[in-house]
Amino acid sequence: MKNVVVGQLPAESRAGGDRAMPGWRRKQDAIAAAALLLFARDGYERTSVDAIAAEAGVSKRTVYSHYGDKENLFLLVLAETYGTMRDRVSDIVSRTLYDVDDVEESLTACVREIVRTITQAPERATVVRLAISEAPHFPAITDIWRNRGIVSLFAEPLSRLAAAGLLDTDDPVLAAEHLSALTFGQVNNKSMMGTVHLTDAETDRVITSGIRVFMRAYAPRQ
Amino acid sequence: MKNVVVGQLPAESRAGGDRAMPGWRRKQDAIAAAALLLFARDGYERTSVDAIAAEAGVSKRTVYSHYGDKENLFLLVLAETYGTMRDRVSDIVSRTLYDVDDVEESLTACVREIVRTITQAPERATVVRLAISEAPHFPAITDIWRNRGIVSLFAEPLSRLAAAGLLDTDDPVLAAEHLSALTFGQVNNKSMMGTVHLTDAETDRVITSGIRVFMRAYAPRQ
DNA sequence: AGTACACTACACCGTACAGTTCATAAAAGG
DNA sequence: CCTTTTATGAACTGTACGGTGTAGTGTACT
Repeated sequence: MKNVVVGQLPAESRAGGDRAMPGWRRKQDAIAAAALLLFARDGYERTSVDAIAAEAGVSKRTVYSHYGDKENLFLLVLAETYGTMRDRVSDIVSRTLYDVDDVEESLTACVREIVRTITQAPERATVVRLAISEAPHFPAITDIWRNRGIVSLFAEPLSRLAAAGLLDTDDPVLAAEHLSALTFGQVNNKSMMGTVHLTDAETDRVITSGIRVFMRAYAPRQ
Repeated sequence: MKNVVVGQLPAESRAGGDRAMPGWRRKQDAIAAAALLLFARDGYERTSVDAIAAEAGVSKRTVYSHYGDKENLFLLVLAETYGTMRDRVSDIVSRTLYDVDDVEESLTACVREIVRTITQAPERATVVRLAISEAPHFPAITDIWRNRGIVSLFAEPLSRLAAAGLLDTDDPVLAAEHLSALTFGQVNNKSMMGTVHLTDAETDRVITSGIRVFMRAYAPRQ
């Protein structure tokens, strides 16, 4: 057990021929995609490197020369996927909460879009479950989680709303946690982290009721 | 993969000599305890039956003659542990929310005691994470979860509080979910399902702030 | 004493899997 | 066109594990 994530692929090993989309890069991506798919579906232990290689249409040796070993591949894929998820959420948040008229409406739209985006990429969604499952065995996962939490993305917009007098809070981080608990937390809880399917109606009901509670607690008292 | 949980141990196979604590029962319990410990610590795949047998001070053959196979043992241990957790929570809820004077105070005490009880038995706590991790591979887990959810234990007391005019809700189940999300959900989220340790102070802060939000949303409007 | 039964110790089977070896194909560079 | 470097695939190695079979031991009941 090393828990060291290699910076990138094995140095600048390609000799030449990288125009548009170099071959080695395509293979690398195929391996990462296959790994994500299988890890998300079967978990770490149940996924064999042979299976990943087969799914990627690549020989096992290629997997090893690109990623070193299974653990490293796993951590890289996890970090990469988590990063893109976080980026997407960040986009949505800054887009839907940039200038706000009706707070409740905007928050609902924001959360809805995030949930929709995540559930539309099932492998991505299950990465969260995967991270939780394997965190005790890969301390590196805990670090990713703690330093780059998704919840914190809400703190800044909420703080702006509070400054504008549209919300009543002096602790935007805490408010962000509560908002998240009442929406994403509920969705995750009901779906067992994406294990059981939720209908759109159920999801909507959870979100709207959660935000209603949030607003009742955080709307400015007049 | 069978996903069939055998009712109990292999029939009434003991011939006699069961006063106080029959020998076969002790072994059975020792195996279950060892299995709980190791499954909780290492997960399903990483735990070998040999290791369980060694930890229980029992031969591997005994494990198999008592529990059939690894999967069955796992599901039995999981169900049993979840059941006792649920029972304890049920006790606490009915004790602390039986006759209530100050709602916020009583809820805080209730949630605090539940969290303390759970975190004091670490193997028990991690069973929740374990269940989530393995649910996709063992559909039986999902059934346990859905039919005997812990959150629902709060619905009845909250409904009584509403009837007494101490809470403002016409959907006690939903209120229970929100209460749970704002307290247990937050604790689980912050601790990554028990992976990282939370200090008592942090836990208390999460609980009290969560309940404050709950009360702001559900206190009767005067 | 004899019977019944749970338990142990241990060898065994088949399989699965992480990681490596080695020979080959492809390409870079001259 | 030939050399050198690098990527690739098939076959291999060592090991770990789930599960079974068996022969024998301890113990309690009859």
